[in-house]
Amino acid sequence: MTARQNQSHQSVQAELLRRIHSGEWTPGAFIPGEVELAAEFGCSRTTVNRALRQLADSGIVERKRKRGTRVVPMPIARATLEIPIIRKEVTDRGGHYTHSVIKREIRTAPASINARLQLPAQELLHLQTLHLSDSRPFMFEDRWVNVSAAPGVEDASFESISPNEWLVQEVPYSDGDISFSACAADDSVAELLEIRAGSPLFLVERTTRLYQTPITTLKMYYPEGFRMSSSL
Amino acid sequence: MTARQNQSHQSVQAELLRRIHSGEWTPGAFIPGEVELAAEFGCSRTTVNRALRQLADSGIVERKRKRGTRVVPMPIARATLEIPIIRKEVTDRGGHYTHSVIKREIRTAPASINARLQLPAQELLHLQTLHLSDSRPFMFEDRWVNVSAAPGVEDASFESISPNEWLVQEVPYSDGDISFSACAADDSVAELLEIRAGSPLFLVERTTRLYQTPITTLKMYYPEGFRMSSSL
DNA sequence: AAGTGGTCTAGACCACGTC
DNA sequence: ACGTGGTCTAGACCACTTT
Repeated sequence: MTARQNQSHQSVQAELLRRIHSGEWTPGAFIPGEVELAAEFGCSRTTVNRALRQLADSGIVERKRKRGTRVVPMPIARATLEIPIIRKEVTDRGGHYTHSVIKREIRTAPASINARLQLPAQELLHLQTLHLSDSRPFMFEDRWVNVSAAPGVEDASFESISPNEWLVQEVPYSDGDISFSACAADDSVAELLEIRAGSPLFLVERTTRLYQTPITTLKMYYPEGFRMSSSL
Repeated sequence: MTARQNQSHQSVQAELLRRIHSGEWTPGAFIPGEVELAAEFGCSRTTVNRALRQLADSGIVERKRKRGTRVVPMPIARATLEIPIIRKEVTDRGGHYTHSVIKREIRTAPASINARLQLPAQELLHLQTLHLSDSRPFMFEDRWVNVSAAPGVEDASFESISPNEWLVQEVPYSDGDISFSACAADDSVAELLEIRAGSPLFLVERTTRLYQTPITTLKMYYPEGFRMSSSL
């Protein structure tokens, strides 16, 4: 019994992690209950609970009532990607940010877009924007906006502020989905990004909603060389 | 004063979120202190604290002692990617998983690899593995392993179990980094993946460590069509 | 039926950062 | 100096799940 006093949840969590990484507690093994650990560490159960809850949130351990807590056998790596607004992405890399609206029209969207937004066929605002870093193409954005969910979007000029930032400021979103993939540049995108047709592109597709109401869906095309990084 | 009793931290968080999304609390605005909110919701400060702490963890609000809590003005979207082991990635998509070790050698690594691992020049285990779904190429993996940090790796056959799974089971890691980008297939990778040279590839680069000790670094090449998805 | 995690409370003290 | 968030405690009750 190594009873110390006033353990912080962080020090408890660090010790629990140490035991897992050292192999003292192997993947799949059950670890002592909260009461027992609280006694060992000389802290309250609340503190142990918080430490374990955070480990569970990180996917390190699994918890079930009555069964107890065990080290996850085959941990799934999780990476939290931070996706800032484009302007910040550019300035963080030391570039001077500008943008240019290539196309702006209201029209009935193709079926694929309505499917992505889970909307019946209707008029949507179609926006194409080229984002530049030091006057060189950085990313091309192809966006569709549900006008009825973004009041005022028809009157915005998007000259001093990009559609991206306008929406973030004016229309909050509660949830959405995002996917990452690679594709080849078609002729029109290649011309805008000043690369050869067929060049590899990093493609980010994103759809956002506010409590079931679709707001916008877009594809962002980054030329080869762009990297999205994170820690594990 | 809408004093109800026994509010759960989840219901409190939901109400806080509603006020933010409804525009009642606008981006950049400061929200009431914990004590005040606890009184309004008729719950303890601990409960309000937990709700606010989770919102802060999600990047929705910013908190600072003495200044208070405010809605983040320009929220940074965060996507948590779950990166399972390759076998699971294949079986989850309904494929039958197999793998084949293409190359296995111990040699002094090129400088770029030593830099990624932050190691002085030394002998490393170089492994190239092709992962297949229903006998068709799914992903090509090019990996370097720090032998001294992975005891037993020299004797592993990697026939029934891939290097990926062997390391996950035998060598725990505490942290690492990961990046995603797009690149063009060179001749050798194109041949292995049975695609044309120059085709776009989705590239994942990953390095893992155990408390400062580099374990392994690898590049994973996915052919066009592969998507990595997540929710916001 | 019983054991384990999940959560809430009321109170307390502390640490940071602004005033 | 003081107000705000950050955290810990001891105790309590509850909910889920297995025995």
